[in-house]
Amino acid sequence: MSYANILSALADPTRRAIVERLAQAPSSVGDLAREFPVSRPAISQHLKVLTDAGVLDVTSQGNRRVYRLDPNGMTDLRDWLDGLWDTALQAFAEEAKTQALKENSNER
Amino acid sequence: MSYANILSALADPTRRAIVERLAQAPSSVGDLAREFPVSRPAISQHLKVLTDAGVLDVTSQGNRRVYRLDPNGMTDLRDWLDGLWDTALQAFAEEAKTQALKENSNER
DNA sequence: CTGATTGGTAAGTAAAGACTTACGGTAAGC
DNA sequence: GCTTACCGTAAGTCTTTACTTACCAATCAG
Repeated sequence: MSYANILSALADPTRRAIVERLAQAPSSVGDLAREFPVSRPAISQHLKVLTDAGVLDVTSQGNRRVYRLDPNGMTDLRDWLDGLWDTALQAFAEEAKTQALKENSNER
Repeated sequence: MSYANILSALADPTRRAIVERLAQAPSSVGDLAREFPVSRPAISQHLKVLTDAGVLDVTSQGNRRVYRLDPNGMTDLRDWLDGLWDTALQAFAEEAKTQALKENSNER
């Protein structure tokens, strides 16, 4: 369920840049906004999307809100990718098996 | 570079459903269109996006075009995720080290 | 207490994108 | 050949969304 939100969150280039930036070090909203060519409210909205998706988390430090990468944030996405991979492999093996059976019955 | 296209391709629910469907078995365009509540051209457009992103590949079988999951299609995305993870871990370790140094200098 | 940072939210706008119908082009079946 | 099935693309519509400015609440500094 959650991998969908993660994917749509990471689909936006600005949000990806924010994530890559926060992977290097946590940062406050204003500091982020100064590093990007968009306004601070835009950054705020992006941070909300990313936080709702579970990619980031926040801690309030007095006046400032420090955003950082959530270590477990991407696991749902990774699991989904692994699942896709598994079913594809399984389907391929199944296909190969039935194919082999057909070949066998066609024996001359 | 390519992980961006993969992410924006996988951001759409219909395209995700197509990918999940094709993970189970390859399929032609018409067969896919009959399984989904959107028109065949819509499916065609989605397939183009997914193919351009490298997630799918096509083989022409006579009249029909059979789409299937590209086994290497997701590796770029996976690599990007791993890279994010690595830099986050590295940054965290760096942070912990400088933090430890500071603690040390504050010794009473 | 007063003024200045910090940042979240509301409202409006403009661009992106997910759909539709209509059309054209190629391979299959008779 | 002529018709039918299959599918990609063009053009247009409608929704989504990424951005802006304006506003407000909360914390910090003097």
